[in-house]
Amino acid sequence: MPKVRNHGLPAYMLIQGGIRKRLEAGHLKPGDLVDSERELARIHGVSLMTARHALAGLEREGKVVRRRGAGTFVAPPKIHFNKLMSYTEQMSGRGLDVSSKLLSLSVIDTEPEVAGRLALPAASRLIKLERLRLGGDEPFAIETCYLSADDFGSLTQARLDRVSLFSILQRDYGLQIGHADEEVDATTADPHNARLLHIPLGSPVLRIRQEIHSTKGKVALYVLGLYRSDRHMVLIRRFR
Amino acid sequence: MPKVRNHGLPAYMLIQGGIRKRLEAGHLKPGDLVDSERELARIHGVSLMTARHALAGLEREGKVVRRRGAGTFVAPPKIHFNKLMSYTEQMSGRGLDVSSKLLSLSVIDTEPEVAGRLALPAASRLIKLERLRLGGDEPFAIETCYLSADDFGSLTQARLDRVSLFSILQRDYGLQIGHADEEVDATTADPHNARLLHIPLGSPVLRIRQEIHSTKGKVALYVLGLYRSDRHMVLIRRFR
DNA sequence: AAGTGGTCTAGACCACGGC
DNA sequence: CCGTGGTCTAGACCACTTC
Repeated sequence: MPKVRNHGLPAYMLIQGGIRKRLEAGHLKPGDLVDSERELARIHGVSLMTARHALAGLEREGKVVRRRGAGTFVAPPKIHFNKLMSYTEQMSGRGLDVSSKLLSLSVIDTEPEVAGRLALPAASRLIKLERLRLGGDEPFAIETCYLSADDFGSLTQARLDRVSLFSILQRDYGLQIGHADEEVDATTADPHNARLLHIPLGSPVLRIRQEIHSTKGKVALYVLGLYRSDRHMVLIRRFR
Repeated sequence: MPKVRNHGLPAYMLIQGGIRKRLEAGHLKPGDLVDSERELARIHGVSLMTARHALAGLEREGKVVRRRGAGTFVAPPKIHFNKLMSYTEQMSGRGLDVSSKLLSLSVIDTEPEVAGRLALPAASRLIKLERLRLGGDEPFAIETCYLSADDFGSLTQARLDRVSLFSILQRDYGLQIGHADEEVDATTADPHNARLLHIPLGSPVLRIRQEIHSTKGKVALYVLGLYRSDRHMVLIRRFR
């Protein structure tokens, strides 16, 4: 009796789904003992290897830790390193109330360097979106986003001061963001930026250039950000 | 005939080892077809599940890509993002000839903040190692390393100007480096640093604080680095 | 001693890819 | 069509942890 067609899904995935649901619902907390291979096999009427496969998968995902002789336990809360988050997401994660002020929204075709970053022909029409990021009432950062005008033509300025650009691109354009390659360096505030950021001329500023790739590998978005160094820190985890 | 004790290693690991060796020797190149599960099972006199386990492991490591109906193929060359490398390693990877000048090497017990970074009591004795990093003849960066004087007592200054600190710690102290958590921000050169780095006062400088963890999870090393912004860029890949 | 995860067998059927 | 990987069975022994 190999396949009983629960939802067309393999048995091991159904087992994983059940455990994931209990994790998300909070019925299983970090450190808790999860059903053993043998229990799962008995409960789901499945062979040991299949139950084992299910648990091994959850372990790879980091949801669960397995210790020989002891059992399978709920993993300690996941810490997301090197996670790509929008400015809004990052700041609200730190309990900071962020808002944005639209500085400009235009269509340009005179920045071949940026077009190159987006892997587009030099004279492509680009949407350029300049925003001032505020924490509380204090200006924190200037972010300039570039997108292909052909792909994101009707991007309006509606809601852009409160809603994450990421979510607009995701909901309205079906864009699935995959990863970003970032270049970080240091610079100093020129008169224009110093005035916008309310900092003295020559203050240190973090400059971050982001190429944001869709899950399909295309560069969907190029962002140039200038961040007041007294208010920002970039955190990275690097592996050996 | 379950166990034939080749080297006390499980059969699936022996199979993986054989394939890894052919990969490293270059006998298998990216895109090449790897032995199928059934071939491996026959060759090694092992069951299908075991051969399968071996290939699945290699796939998790990214060495191999499996496509149902088609076969198992050597994966395209791995691109290492967010890889922890010493300054020497980074620069020689870019074809730059680096050297170091020892600025100071001392034992201190008056930096409780740094001791805290190393998860040590505030008054712990620490080795403080200050080095100037040069690219060609030009000063590029100042790196100050802190280590527990108890754990790395006999660290001499021998070879420190040519050999990577990483390799010394690894070879002489058996330290296995696991990962580093880094904080990056921007600052400007004060008179002391400006003179050392041959840059004008107030020039932008990248400041990176690294907590370098051993594979056992201990913080083994704390590094404070100041990098001329006109010569350095931090590259990160972030994932959604 | 009892229970757990780690390895392994000798098969089986299925879904899919390429010819 | 044949060969591939994906799923699965119904057991087995081992090494290990916990009690």
